[in-house]
Amino acid sequence: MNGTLVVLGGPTAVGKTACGIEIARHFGTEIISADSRQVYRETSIGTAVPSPEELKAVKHHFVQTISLENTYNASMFEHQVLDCLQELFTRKQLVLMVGGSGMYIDAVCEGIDELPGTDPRLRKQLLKRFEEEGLEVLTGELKELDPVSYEKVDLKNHMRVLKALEISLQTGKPYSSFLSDSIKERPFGIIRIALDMEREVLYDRINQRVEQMMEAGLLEEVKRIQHLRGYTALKTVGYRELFKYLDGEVSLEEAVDLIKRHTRKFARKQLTWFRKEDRYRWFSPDKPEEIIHWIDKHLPGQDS
RNA sequence: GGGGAGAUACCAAAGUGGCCAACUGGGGUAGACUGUAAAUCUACUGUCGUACGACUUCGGAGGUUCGAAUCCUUCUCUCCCCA
Repeated sequence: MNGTLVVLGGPTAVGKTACGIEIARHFGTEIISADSRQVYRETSIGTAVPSPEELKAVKHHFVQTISLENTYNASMFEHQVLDCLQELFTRKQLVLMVGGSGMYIDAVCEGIDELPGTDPRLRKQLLKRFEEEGLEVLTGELKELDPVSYEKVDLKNHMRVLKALEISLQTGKPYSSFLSDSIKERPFGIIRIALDMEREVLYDRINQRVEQMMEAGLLEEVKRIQHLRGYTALKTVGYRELFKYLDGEVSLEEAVDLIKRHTRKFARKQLTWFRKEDRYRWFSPDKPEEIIHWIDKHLPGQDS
Protein backbone atom coordinates (compact mmCIF):
# COMPACT_ATOMS: atom_id res chain seq x y z
CA MET A 1 0.00 0.00 0.00
CA ASN A 2 1.06 3.52 -0.45
CA GLY A 3 -0.51 6.73 0.56
CA THR A 4 -0.21 9.23 3.33
CA LEU A 5 -1.54 9.06 6.83
CA VAL A 6 -2.16 12.49 8.27
CA VAL A 7 -2.26 12.43 12.04
CA LEU A 8 -4.20 15.13 13.82
CA GLY A 9 -3.54 15.16 17.55
CA GLY A 10 -4.00 17.56 20.40
CA PRO A 11 -5.52 17.96 23.84
CA THR A 12 -9.10 17.20 24.66
CA ALA A 13 -11.64 19.90 23.81
CA VAL A 14 -9.28 21.76 21.53
CA GLY A 15 -11.55 21.10 18.57
CA LYS A 16 -9.98 18.11 16.86
CA THR A 17 -13.26 16.62 15.68
CA ALA A 18 -14.56 19.68 13.87
CA CYS A 19 -11.19 20.54 12.43
CA GLY A 20 -10.63 16.95 11.34
CA ILE A 21 -13.95 16.83 9.56
CA GLU A 22 -13.16 19.96 7.64
CA ILE A 23 -9.81 18.57 6.55
CA ALA A 24 -11.25 15.17 5.70
CA ARG A 25 -13.96 16.71 3.57
CA HIS A 26 -11.46 18.82 1.73
CA PHE A 27 -9.46 15.75 0.82
CA GLY A 28 -12.54 13.61 0.30
CA THR A 29 -11.32 11.02 2.75
CA GLU A 30 -12.28 9.15 5.90
CA ILE A 31 -11.24 9.44 9.50
CA ILE A 32 -9.65 6.94 11.81
CA SER A 33 -10.37 7.83 15.40
CA ALA A 34 -7.36 7.35 17.65
CA ASP A 35 -9.14 7.63 20.93
CA SER A 36 -8.84 5.01 23.61
CA ARG A 37 -12.27 5.83 25.02
CA GLN A 38 -14.35 6.60 21.97
CA VAL A 39 -13.90 3.02 20.81
CA TYR A 40 -16.33 1.85 23.45
CA ARG A 41 -19.90 1.30 22.46
CA GLU A 42 -21.62 1.90 25.79
CA THR A 43 -20.41 5.44 26.32
CA SER A 44 -20.83 8.51 24.17
CA ILE A 45 -21.54 11.65 26.17
CA GLY A 46 -18.58 11.52 28.51
CA THR A 47 -16.22 10.40 25.78
CA ALA A 48 -17.29 13.24 23.50
CA VAL A 49 -17.96 11.00 20.56
CA PRO A 50 -18.63 12.91 17.32
CA SER A 51 -22.29 13.82 16.84
CA PRO A 52 -24.51 11.85 14.43
CA GLU A 53 -24.26 14.74 11.97
CA GLU A 54 -20.49 14.70 12.16
CA LEU A 55 -20.38 10.96 11.74
CA LYS A 56 -22.59 11.35 8.71
CA ALA A 57 -20.49 14.11 7.22
CA VAL A 58 -17.35 11.97 7.18
CA LYS A 59 -17.02 8.25 7.67
CA HIS A 60 -15.30 7.48 10.96
CA HIS A 61 -13.58 4.27 11.89
CA PHE A 62 -13.00 2.96 15.41
CA VAL A 63 -15.79 4.94 17.02
CA GLN A 64 -17.96 2.93 19.40
CA THR A 65 -16.99 -0.40 17.94
CA ILE A 66 -16.27 -2.57 20.97
CA SER A 67 -17.71 -3.21 24.39
CA LEU A 68 -16.32 -2.00 27.67
CA GLU A 69 -16.23 -5.64 28.63
CA ASN A 70 -13.66 -6.44 25.94
CA THR A 71 -10.00 -6.05 26.60
CA TYR A 72 -8.48 -3.54 24.33
CA ASN A 73 -5.04 -1.99 24.07
CA ALA A 74 -2.62 -0.12 21.90
CA SER A 75 -1.32 -3.24 20.22
CA MET A 76 -4.76 -4.39 19.18
CA PHE A 77 -5.46 -0.91 17.91
CA GLU A 78 -2.26 -1.00 15.88
CA HIS A 79 -3.21 -4.22 14.11
CA GLN A 80 -6.76 -3.21 13.43
CA VAL A 81 -5.80 0.18 12.09
CA LEU A 82 -3.13 -1.28 9.84
CA ASP A 83 -5.71 -3.65 8.40
CA CYS A 84 -8.15 -0.83 7.97
CA LEU A 85 -5.53 1.36 6.31
CA GLN A 86 -4.66 -1.36 3.88
CA GLU A 87 -8.21 -1.28 2.63
CA LEU A 88 -8.53 2.50 2.75
CA PHE A 89 -5.37 3.11 0.78
CA THR A 90 -6.78 1.14 -2.11
CA ARG A 91 -9.37 3.88 -2.42
CA LYS A 92 -7.74 6.94 -0.93
CA GLN A 93 -4.41 8.61 -1.29
CA LEU A 94 -4.73 10.29 2.04
CA VAL A 95 -6.28 9.10 5.28
CA LEU A 96 -6.77 11.21 8.35
CA MET A 97 -6.25 9.85 11.86
CA VAL A 98 -7.72 12.08 14.54
CA GLY A 99 -7.40 11.58 18.26
CA GLY A 100 -5.85 12.40 21.56
CA SER A 101 -4.47 9.04 22.64
CA GLY A 102 -0.79 9.53 22.04
CA MET A 103 0.15 5.98 22.74
CA TYR A 104 -2.39 4.59 20.30
CA ILE A 105 -1.17 6.96 17.64
CA ASP A 106 2.42 5.97 18.23
CA ALA A 107 1.50 2.30 18.05
CA VAL A 108 0.15 2.92 14.57
CA CYS A 109 2.96 5.17 13.40
CA GLU A 110 5.94 3.48 14.99
CA GLY A 111 4.74 0.08 16.08
CA ILE A 112 4.66 -1.60 19.42
CA ASP A 113 6.44 -4.84 20.22
CA GLU A 114 4.52 -8.09 20.33
CA LEU A 115 4.12 -9.39 23.84
CA PRO A 116 2.96 -12.82 24.86
CA GLY A 117 -0.44 -13.09 26.49
CA THR A 118 -0.64 -13.56 30.20
CA ASP A 119 -2.94 -15.26 32.61
CA PRO A 120 -5.18 -12.63 34.19
CA ARG A 121 -4.91 -14.47 37.48
CA LEU A 122 -1.19 -13.73 37.57
CA ARG A 123 -1.88 -10.02 37.24
CA LYS A 124 -4.43 -10.20 40.03
CA GLN A 125 -2.01 -12.05 42.24
CA LEU A 126 0.72 -9.49 41.59
CA LEU A 127 -1.64 -6.64 42.34
CA LYS A 128 -2.54 -8.26 45.61
CA ARG A 129 1.10 -8.69 46.48
CA PHE A 130 1.74 -5.05 45.62
CA GLU A 131 -0.96 -4.01 48.05
CA GLU A 132 0.11 -6.35 50.80
CA GLU A 133 3.87 -6.48 50.51
CA GLY A 134 4.60 -3.13 48.95
CA LEU A 135 6.42 -1.97 45.89
CA GLU A 136 9.94 -2.60 47.19
CA VAL A 137 9.46 -6.33 47.43
CA LEU A 138 8.33 -6.43 43.83
CA THR A 139 11.09 -4.22 42.50
CA GLY A 140 13.53 -6.48 44.34
CA GLU A 141 12.08 -9.45 42.55
CA LEU A 142 12.29 -7.66 39.24
CA LYS A 143 15.97 -7.01 39.86
CA GLU A 144 16.50 -10.76 40.05
CA LEU A 145 14.29 -11.74 37.14
CA ASP A 146 15.05 -8.94 34.73
CA PRO A 147 17.98 -6.70 35.64
CA VAL A 148 17.71 -4.87 32.34
CA SER A 149 14.15 -3.77 33.02
CA TYR A 150 15.09 -2.99 36.58
CA GLU A 151 17.50 -0.39 35.22
CA LYS A 152 15.10 1.02 32.66
CA VAL A 153 11.68 0.91 34.22
CA ASP A 154 10.29 3.66 36.42
CA LEU A 155 10.62 1.82 39.73
CA LYS A 156 8.24 4.18 41.47
CA ASN A 157 5.46 3.38 39.08
CA HIS A 158 3.88 0.15 40.20
CA MET A 159 2.07 -0.36 36.89
CA ARG A 160 5.38 -0.53 35.06
CA VAL A 161 6.97 -2.80 37.61
CA LEU A 162 3.96 -5.09 37.60
CA LYS A 163 3.91 -5.31 33.82
CA ALA A 164 7.58 -6.24 33.65
CA LEU A 165 7.18 -8.79 36.42
CA GLU A 166 4.04 -10.22 34.93
CA ILE A 167 5.65 -10.93 31.57
CA SER A 168 8.84 -12.23 33.13
CA LEU A 169 7.02 -14.62 35.44
CA GLN A 170 4.59 -15.77 32.82
CA THR A 171 7.18 -16.59 30.19
CA GLY A 172 10.21 -17.38 32.29
CA LYS A 173 12.07 -14.91 30.11
CA PRO A 174 12.90 -11.32 31.03
CA TYR A 175 10.36 -8.77 29.94
CA SER A 176 13.15 -6.75 28.37
CA SER A 177 13.89 -9.57 25.94
CA PHE A 178 10.58 -8.89 24.20
CA LEU A 179 11.32 -5.24 23.59
CA SER A 180 13.09 -4.22 20.43
CA ASP A 181 13.52 -0.51 20.87
CA SER A 182 13.15 -0.03 17.15
CA ILE A 183 10.69 1.96 15.11
CA LYS A 184 8.77 -0.09 12.58
CA GLU A 185 8.84 0.97 8.95
CA ARG A 186 5.43 1.76 7.55
CA PRO A 187 4.48 1.36 3.90
CA PHE A 188 2.87 4.78 3.88
CA GLY A 189 3.94 8.32 4.56
CA ILE A 190 3.07 10.06 7.80
CA ILE A 191 2.40 13.73 8.38
CA ARG A 192 1.92 14.73 11.99
CA ILE A 193 -0.10 17.71 13.01
CA ALA A 194 -1.13 18.79 16.49
CA LEU A 195 -3.57 21.42 17.62
CA ASP A 196 -3.20 23.78 20.53
CA MET A 197 -4.61 27.08 21.66
CA GLU A 198 -4.08 29.61 24.39
CA ARG A 199 -4.25 27.78 27.68
CA GLU A 200 -6.88 29.98 29.22
CA VAL A 201 -9.17 29.55 26.24
CA LEU A 202 -8.68 25.80 26.29
CA TYR A 203 -9.61 25.66 29.96
CA ASP A 204 -12.71 27.71 29.26
CA ARG A 205 -13.72 25.31 26.55
CA ILE A 206 -13.15 22.37 28.86
CA ASN A 207 -15.33 23.86 31.57
CA GLN A 208 -18.05 24.64 29.09
CA ARG A 209 -17.93 21.22 27.57
CA VAL A 210 -18.29 19.55 30.94
CA GLU A 211 -21.39 21.64 31.58
CA GLN A 212 -22.75 20.64 28.18
CA MET A 213 -22.10 16.99 28.91
CA MET A 214 -24.08 17.27 32.12
CA GLU A 215 -26.93 18.92 30.25
CA ALA A 216 -26.76 16.22 27.62
CA GLY A 217 -27.35 13.62 30.29
CA LEU A 218 -23.95 12.40 31.38
CA LEU A 219 -25.29 11.43 34.77
CA GLU A 220 -27.92 9.20 33.17
CA GLU A 221 -25.26 7.63 30.99
CA VAL A 222 -23.16 6.92 34.04
CA LYS A 223 -26.12 5.38 35.86
CA ARG A 224 -26.85 3.19 32.88
CA ILE A 225 -23.39 1.65 32.86
CA GLN A 226 -22.94 1.44 36.61
CA HIS A 227 -22.81 -2.34 36.49
CA LEU A 228 -19.66 -2.08 34.37
CA ARG A 229 -17.82 0.33 36.63
CA GLY A 230 -15.21 -2.23 37.57
CA TYR A 231 -13.66 -2.11 34.11
CA THR A 232 -10.55 -0.02 33.81
CA ALA A 233 -11.94 1.56 30.69
CA LEU A 234 -14.33 3.36 33.01
CA LYS A 235 -11.58 4.70 35.21
CA THR A 236 -12.05 7.69 33.04
CA VAL A 237 -12.52 11.36 33.65
CA GLY A 238 -16.22 12.08 33.84
CA TYR A 239 -17.20 8.60 34.95
CA ARG A 240 -15.06 8.15 38.05
CA GLU A 241 -16.25 11.40 39.56
CA LEU A 242 -19.91 10.66 38.96
CA PHE A 243 -19.54 7.20 40.40
CA LYS A 244 -18.19 8.95 43.47
CA TYR A 245 -21.27 11.12 43.50
CA LEU A 246 -23.54 8.10 43.18
CA ASP A 247 -21.70 6.57 46.11
CA GLY A 248 -22.53 9.66 48.13
CA GLU A 249 -18.90 10.60 48.60
CA VAL A 250 -19.24 14.02 47.00
CA SER A 251 -22.06 16.34 46.01
CA LEU A 252 -23.04 16.63 42.38
CA GLU A 253 -21.58 20.10 42.26
CA GLU A 254 -18.28 18.86 43.63
CA ALA A 255 -18.24 15.99 41.19
CA VAL A 256 -18.73 18.31 38.24
CA ASP A 257 -15.98 20.52 39.55
CA LEU A 258 -13.69 17.54 39.85
CA ILE A 259 -14.44 16.52 36.28
CA LYS A 260 -13.38 19.95 35.09
CA ARG A 261 -10.15 19.85 37.06
CA HIS A 262 -9.27 16.34 36.00
CA THR A 263 -10.01 17.14 32.39
CA ARG A 264 -7.61 20.07 32.55
CA LYS A 265 -4.96 17.77 33.93
CA PHE A 266 -5.66 15.26 31.24
CA ALA A 267 -5.30 17.92 28.55
CA ARG A 268 -1.91 18.91 29.96
CA LYS A 269 -0.79 15.33 29.92
CA GLN A 270 -1.81 14.97 26.32
CA LEU A 271 0.13 18.09 25.40
CA THR A 272 3.20 16.66 27.06
CA TRP A 273 2.92 13.58 24.92
CA PHE A 274 2.51 15.48 21.64
CA ARG A 275 5.29 17.92 22.45
CA LYS A 276 7.78 15.11 22.87
CA GLU A 277 10.75 15.43 20.54
CA ASP A 278 9.25 18.05 18.24
CA ARG A 279 7.53 15.41 16.19
CA TYR A 280 4.45 17.44 15.49
CA ARG A 281 3.78 20.54 13.52
CA TRP A 282 1.50 22.73 15.61
CA PHE A 283 -1.53 24.65 14.39
CA SER A 284 -4.48 26.55 15.73
CA PRO A 285 -7.75 24.63 15.33
CA ASP A 286 -9.53 27.64 13.91
CA LYS A 287 -7.28 27.74 10.86
CA PRO A 288 -7.99 24.50 9.01
CA GLU A 289 -7.10 26.16 5.73
CA GLU A 290 -3.55 26.65 6.95
CA ILE A 291 -3.37 23.01 7.88
CA ILE A 292 -4.73 21.95 4.51
CA HIS A 293 -2.19 24.15 2.81
CA TRP A 294 0.60 22.65 4.85
CA ILE A 295 -0.54 19.11 4.12
CA ASP A 296 -0.71 19.90 0.41
CA LYS A 297 2.83 21.16 0.49
CA HIS A 298 4.10 18.05 2.21
CA LEU A 299 2.27 15.39 0.27
CA PRO A 300 4.57 13.15 -1.76
CA GLY A 301 5.22 14.58 -5.22
CA GLN A 302 4.43 18.02 -3.91
CA ASP A 303 8.04 18.72 -3.05
CA SER A 304 8.87 22.27 -2.15
C1' G B 1 -23.87 46.33 74.35
C1' G B 2 -21.15 41.83 76.79
C1' G B 3 -18.05 37.40 76.02
C1' G B 4 -15.06 34.22 72.94
C1' A B 5 -12.24 32.62 68.45
C1' G B 6 -9.34 33.87 64.46
C1' A B 7 -6.38 36.56 60.41
C1' U B 8 -0.20 32.15 57.35
C1' A B 9 1.95 31.74 50.22
C1' C B 10 -3.18 31.27 44.25
C1' C B 11 -6.89 28.32 47.69
C1' A B 12 -7.52 25.22 52.07
C1' A B 13 -4.62 24.29 56.16
C1' A B 14 -0.30 22.92 59.81
C1' G B 15 3.24 25.41 62.57
C1' U B 16 2.81 28.60 68.69
C1' G B 17 10.61 31.56 70.43
C1' G B 18 15.96 29.16 66.90
C1' C B 19 15.68 22.62 63.28
C1' C B 20 10.81 28.00 58.99
C1' A B 21 10.92 30.29 52.85
C1' A B 22 7.40 27.81 56.36
C1' C B 23 4.29 20.42 56.98
C1' U B 24 0.31 18.67 54.00
C1' G B 25 -3.58 18.70 50.36
C1' G B 26 -5.80 21.20 46.25
C1' G B 27 -4.78 24.23 42.15
C1' G B 28 -0.91 25.50 38.59
C1' U B 29 3.59 24.41 35.49
C1' A B 30 6.92 20.97 33.39
C1' G B 31 8.26 15.91 32.49
C1' A B 32 8.16 10.33 31.95
C1' C B 33 5.64 6.66 29.26
C1' U B 34 6.25 -0.48 24.78
C1' G B 35 -0.89 -3.73 26.31
C1' U B 36 -5.53 -0.48 32.16
C1' A B 37 -2.49 5.06 28.62
C1' A B 38 -8.75 9.70 29.83
C1' A B 39 -4.43 4.54 33.23
C1' U B 40 0.03 5.03 36.17
C1' C B 41 4.28 7.75 37.84
C1' U B 42 7.99 12.04 38.73
C1' A B 43 9.75 17.08 39.61
C1' C B 44 8.99 22.18 40.59
C1' U B 45 5.62 25.89 42.68
C1' G B 46 7.85 33.71 47.61
C1' U B 47 11.58 36.74 44.42
C1' C B 48 16.47 36.65 41.90
C1' G B 49 20.09 32.70 40.40
C1' U B 50 22.11 26.88 36.66
C1' A B 51 23.79 26.07 41.66
C1' C B 52 26.43 26.98 46.78
C1' G B 53 23.37 31.18 47.97
C1' A B 54 21.28 36.13 48.51
C1' C B 55 16.93 38.93 49.42
C1' U B 56 11.68 40.00 51.01
C1' U B 57 7.50 37.10 53.72
C1' C B 58 3.10 34.57 57.93
C1' G B 59 -3.44 41.10 58.50
C1' G B 60 -1.11 46.72 59.67
C1' A B 61 2.04 49.51 63.11
C1' G B 62 5.12 49.42 67.27
C1' G B 63 7.75 46.61 71.16
C1' U B 64 10.42 42.43 74.03
C1' U B 65 14.59 39.12 72.65
C1' C B 66 21.16 37.43 70.54
C1' G B 67 16.89 35.46 67.66
C1' A B 68 9.61 36.08 66.44
C1' A B 69 4.84 33.32 61.91
C1' U B 70 5.29 32.07 67.11
C1' C B 71 5.61 36.52 73.20
C1' C B 72 3.61 41.81 74.52
C1' U B 73 0.88 46.51 73.08
C1' U B 74 -2.22 48.65 69.70
C1' C B 75 -5.03 49.22 65.17
C1' U B 76 -7.99 47.01 61.15
C1' C B 77 -10.96 43.07 59.51
C1' U B 78 -13.66 38.20 59.91
C1' C B 79 -16.40 34.55 62.56
C1' C B 80 -19.15 32.47 66.82
C1' C B 81 -22.00 32.80 71.46
C1' C B 82 -25.00 35.80 74.97
C1' A B 83 -28.03 40.16 74.79
